[in-house]
Amino acid sequence: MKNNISEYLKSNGIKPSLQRIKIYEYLVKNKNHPTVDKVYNDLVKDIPTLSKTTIYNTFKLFMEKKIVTIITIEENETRYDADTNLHGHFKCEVCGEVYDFAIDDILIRKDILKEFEVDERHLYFKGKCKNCL
Amino acid sequence: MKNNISEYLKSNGIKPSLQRIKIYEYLVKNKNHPTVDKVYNDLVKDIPTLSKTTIYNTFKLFMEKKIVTIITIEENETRYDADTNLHGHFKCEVCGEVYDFAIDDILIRKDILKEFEVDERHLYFKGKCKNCL
DNA sequence: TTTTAAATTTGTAACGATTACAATTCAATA
DNA sequence: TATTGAATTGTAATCGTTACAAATTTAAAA
Ligand SMILES: [Mn+2]
Ligand SMILES: [Mn+2]
Ligand SMILES: [Zn+2]
Ligand SMILES: [Zn+2]
Repeated sequence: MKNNISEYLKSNGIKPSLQRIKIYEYLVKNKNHPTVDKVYNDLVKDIPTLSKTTIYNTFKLFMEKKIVTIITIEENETRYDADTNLHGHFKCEVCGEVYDFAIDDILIRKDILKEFEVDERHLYFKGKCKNCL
Repeated sequence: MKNNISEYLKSNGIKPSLQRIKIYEYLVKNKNHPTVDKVYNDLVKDIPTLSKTTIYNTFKLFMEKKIVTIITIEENETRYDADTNLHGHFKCEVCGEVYDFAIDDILIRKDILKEFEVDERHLYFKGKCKNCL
């Protein structure tokens, strides 16, 4: 697993330091779209010298290399996702969980695509999850 | 126009003070999804005593009454929109403009709707606009 | 191996948007 | 006019993020 991640980072032009491996590994294993704070508080148990700045730096690098995507649903809470395929996010306004959901298609008028060159597509819903209903 | 707005606010349970009328009017006239800062800097010319806190308070109230929606594309820039109908936003990463676009439909698997009670739907794209290509 | 340079990590301070809060002003009513 | 509550305002506090320089690690050169 760790070797896989190391190779994966290398193949994306990222030098696989211990911190980078652990951070990416964390994101792959924890599919609940954690914040920087969550990642830090969990990983600092493993790496006591870890700095929050390193996590910010690392996510910035991962974003540039396009191996993670950023999720901005609430203005004060930035989350990260190792799944870079197009999919939707559902945030429960009761428990705060952010779930994935599959998108079959987004139907927009074709003339719009002539006006814009689309690089990223983001979609999120808000409401109540099954547990909280 | 101003009378229309006053009536509209009243019909949504909002007492139409001068500040509230001007802020809502600004949002209706300026469909470029302004930030609090933009609204403040433009309106303070009309209302020299205006406070930025008032704009925050007012947008919070408008959100509660559901006559404006919040747009969170970038984590550090919150924008507001008087158009509460479902539509997409396109942010140009070159010029920073945020454009509207029409959505015909979002195709998702029906079983997802059994898991979640959806209150809000948000969709935004990023890329380059025609002017910047 | 030692030396040197570059890359990475770290800690602290600064920043900026938003919020909390108390004081002031305004508007409605008696 | 006096009273009361709502709305507005200014200031301070908060908190996530960024800037920056020092320390550490890694890799290459001598
Ligand atoms: Mn996801
Ligand atoms: Mn819009
Ligand atoms: Zn829930
Ligand atoms: Zn543009």
